[in-house]
Amino acid sequence: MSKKRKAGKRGRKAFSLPLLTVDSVLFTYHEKSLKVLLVQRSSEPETGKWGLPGGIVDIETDKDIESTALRKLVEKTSVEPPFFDQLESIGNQTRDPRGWSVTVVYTALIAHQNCEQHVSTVSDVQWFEIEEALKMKLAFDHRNIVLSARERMRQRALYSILPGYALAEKFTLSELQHLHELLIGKSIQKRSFRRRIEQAELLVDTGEKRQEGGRPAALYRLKNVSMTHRFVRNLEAS
Amino acid sequence: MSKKRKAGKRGRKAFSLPLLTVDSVLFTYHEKSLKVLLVQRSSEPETGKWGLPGGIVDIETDKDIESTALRKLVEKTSVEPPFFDQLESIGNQTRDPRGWSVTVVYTALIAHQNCEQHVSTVSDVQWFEIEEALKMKLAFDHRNIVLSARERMRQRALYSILPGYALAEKFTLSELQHLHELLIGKSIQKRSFRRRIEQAELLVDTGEKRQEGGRPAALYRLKNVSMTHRFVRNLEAS
DNA sequence: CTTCTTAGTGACAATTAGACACTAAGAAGT
DNA sequence: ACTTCTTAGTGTCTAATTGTCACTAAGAAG
Repeated sequence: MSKKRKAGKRGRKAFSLPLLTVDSVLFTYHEKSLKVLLVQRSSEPETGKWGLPGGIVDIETDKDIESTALRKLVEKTSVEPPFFDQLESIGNQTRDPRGWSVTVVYTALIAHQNCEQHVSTVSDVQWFEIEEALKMKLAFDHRNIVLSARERMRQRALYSILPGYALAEKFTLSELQHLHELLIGKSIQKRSFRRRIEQAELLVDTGEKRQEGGRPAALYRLKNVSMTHRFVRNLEAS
Repeated sequence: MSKKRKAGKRGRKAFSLPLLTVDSVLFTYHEKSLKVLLVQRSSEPETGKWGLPGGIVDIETDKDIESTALRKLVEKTSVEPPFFDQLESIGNQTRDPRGWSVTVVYTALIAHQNCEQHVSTVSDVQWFEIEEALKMKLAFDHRNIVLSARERMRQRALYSILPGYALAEKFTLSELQHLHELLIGKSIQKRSFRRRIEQAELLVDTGEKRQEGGRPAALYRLKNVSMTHRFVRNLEAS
């Protein structure tokens, strides 16, 4: 093992390089369920299958891999998600039938209403309820990626209020709690949840109310409007 | 934006691809301090500077990117670390003077004694106290990578006992606590620390003792001997 | 003005974490 | 032998956090 090539040590053309792609797992919350954005592939390989929004990194135009991932997402939804951060990278010989490939995966969150206008007008981009998505035969290893992304979001539902980025700008605490319950997979004590929210001091009471059957609920919004992955770590503990 | 190339849509040769590398931040604990393994570069670019152990992914021989990273580590230390998992990926136009490049970064932990034999015999591989390493002018963006890796380890010191993989097979609770204190940056209450350890049930009392000035301390070892990144998540909560 | 529904709070119990003094077990000096 | 020094490990009280659940609040609908 560990033989070095004799030639081309500094000329990169001498190496054969793997295909480099990005993929994003974009979540939203709509109609009491957690949804993930999938795109139907129009080109080889895996044509026709649904997969994650993403594509090949274009080193001519993209400054960095985040830009690539964001660009691909904007192409599909027409808007930039307010929350976006790196999940993991997967690179091996078997995940793409074309051979060696590497994908850098991001998770993103967006309010359903903020991209529904665009998503509903095209047929190859669609929100899927997460359980449905996991039952489908997705392209490449995208099913596993969705599983990882959900697990990451589950952790965040336990220790942060970042899932709030999947809600509309103004939301009620009950909505946020229900979303957290979906992610964690079990119900949360209302009192504990609200205490945690309060201590985090990351929500602002807008003063407005919204009614939905019973007593009107206060509408809150997140203090930090937009969140790129560089800032995520600081808020994780909250 | 988002123009598609007209040709070569399915032939990958039509794309110019970024350089793909891996880097590892290998930590150990030795002589009451946290150390990181650095390698002095022998080739262009950045010749002579110290940087992280890593290198270009070889798609001819490596099955996946983890193998590449492990292979590079083994080349430098002659042993596989018992703890190894992915940290993040960085890809942009500016990090390597040769142009667009992407690196997938791993963090790893190993007992100092398990690789000292090999490391001490070569001059281009060396352990550096982490504060020293951060004062140096490292190659590429490796200083930032070391900072990220330390921050990740800091989180782990707070919520898990994974840092134990940086210790010898058998270690005392005082050693483990001191390591955690180094990572967190402040002292920990002995009683709280030990309670946490006990509840995690991830340590085994070997029955042996070791003396170091005062009362002999019980020697423990980790229940899970080796830990690749696939299994890390399950233990994080402990 | 009663009932239904969802929002939000009060208050006590149970659990966990912090603080710190205390006991334990050895080495080394007198 | 006994005192002192050093580090290991525990007992125990207090403080803080979290869980539980019943209660009050504010509207709609009948």
